Amino acid sequence: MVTELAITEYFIRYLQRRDSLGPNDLERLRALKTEHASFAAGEVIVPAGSSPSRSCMMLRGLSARSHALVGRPDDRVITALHVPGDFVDLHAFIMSRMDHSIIAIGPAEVEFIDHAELIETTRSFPHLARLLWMTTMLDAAIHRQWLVAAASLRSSAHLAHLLCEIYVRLQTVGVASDRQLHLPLLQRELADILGYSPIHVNRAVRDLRDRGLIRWLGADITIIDWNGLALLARFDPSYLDLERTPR
Amino acid sequence: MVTELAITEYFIRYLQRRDSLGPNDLERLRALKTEHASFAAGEVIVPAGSSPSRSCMMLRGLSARSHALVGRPDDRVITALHVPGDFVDLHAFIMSRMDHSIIAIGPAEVEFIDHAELIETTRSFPHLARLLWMTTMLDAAIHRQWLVAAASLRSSAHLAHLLCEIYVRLQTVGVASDRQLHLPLLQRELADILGYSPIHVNRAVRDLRDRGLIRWLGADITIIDWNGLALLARFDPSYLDLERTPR
DNA sequence: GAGTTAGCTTAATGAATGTTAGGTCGGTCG
DNA sequence: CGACCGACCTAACATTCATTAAGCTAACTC
Repeated sequence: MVTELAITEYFIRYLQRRDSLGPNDLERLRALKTEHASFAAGEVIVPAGSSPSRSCMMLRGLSARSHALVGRPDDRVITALHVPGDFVDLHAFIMSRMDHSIIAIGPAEVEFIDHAELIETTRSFPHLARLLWMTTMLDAAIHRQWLVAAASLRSSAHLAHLLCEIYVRLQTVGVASDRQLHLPLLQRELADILGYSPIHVNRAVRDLRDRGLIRWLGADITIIDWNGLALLARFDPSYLDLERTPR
Repeated sequence: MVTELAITEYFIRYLQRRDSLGPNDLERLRALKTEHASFAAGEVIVPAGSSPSRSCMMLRGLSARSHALVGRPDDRVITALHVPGDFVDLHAFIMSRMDHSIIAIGPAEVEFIDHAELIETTRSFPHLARLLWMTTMLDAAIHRQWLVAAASLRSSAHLAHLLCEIYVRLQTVGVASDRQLHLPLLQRELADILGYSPIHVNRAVRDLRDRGLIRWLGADITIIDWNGLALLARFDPSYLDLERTPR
């Protein structure tokens, strides 16, 4: 008999890297009713301005928080990236309206969970409620680190920091290992993340390549010199709170 | 008999701009046991690396989240500002350790609340638990907007955006009005917030002054042309979620 | 196989920002 | 009073980044 892989397995890995889950918690998580959905690259998963009655969790691929710029509808800024296991838009569970969109970066698969289901879970499982809260706090900690990187690092180091973070986050849920990661991010999208022009992103990529830190072929990246990359980026993963402590 | 002003009154204003509070909620908030503390400009309120057993709420003045840079201990980045009514470091309530410090900007007064008290409150008052969660979500939304501003605005517009946001936030809790605000922020601190050199911040301040948008004397700012300032900054306050809706 | 497109790459120029240096002004303290 | 100090201000020069323009390659279309 084949082991049934619960839809929430990545999310459980994400949580178990930071706390231990009791049998009741695990059972509840695995019993969550979810609705699967697939999106092509660039498609909108949750539109800005909406007030969704369900929230989504990443299953495969990447998604991003995209902010349209007022007065410049063709331009946008990407303020977050989400990897498998991330509970992406709990924002909609608490706030009155989405002030940004969730979009697919490359082909992506998500699971939607009704807010009614989440409300019932937070009422009956206070520990899970705290852990859901924690995931949004961790998102905020990552936002702050992006602010630190934007303010203190130059383009190459800034890009290096993003690569270090994404690699660690993918590794945490078992989607990357051996210094290899699959990252279907266009340079144009990197520009929207880092706040540079696409041309300048290209310079940064070339710089990391010329320094012998990474190899980058299509969407496949190999980190040749992790220590060098982390040193350049002054990367310190403590903001990702990868400690198993009771919460 | 003098009306007793509960210590949590600013926090209550903050919440009431976004939801309505029932009598039980209000009573509970006003009964919270708090411990008052005053800090001089620049003093550390909550140090990085600590795991505090209480969290603090701003009462008077300003505080900031300060990130020390690895390898450059003299440099720092400020990733958030907090005004009266803000529940500043719920981060410590959920996360294992502070990855940044809370510092006083100008003289500041805060109220500390024990985590035991908060745990009891979140258990018995689910609506208040959601509202506490909301305050941290709002912080995250502000972080994202700072990322958008950093990526899409030039120095003058970037500074203008910060001023617009701070004015609205101060106004929300009744600490600023009539286009006047008291902001004891040094240009050196503005540089740590915006990610520019102090000299460049000075250029941006001069530019806003030369355009006739603001008057800035010491720590007292007058917004002469709100519409012009908001237009330059492309300021849209919807991310502050100033809507009274049930949550 | 030629045309077309999207993404990547490079070069040249100009604008935005950092750095260094030094000046002014209003406090505080001997 | 005079020396000092911190915050603010300004100028001159260096670096980083944006913009414009254009070439390249692989994938797809006709």
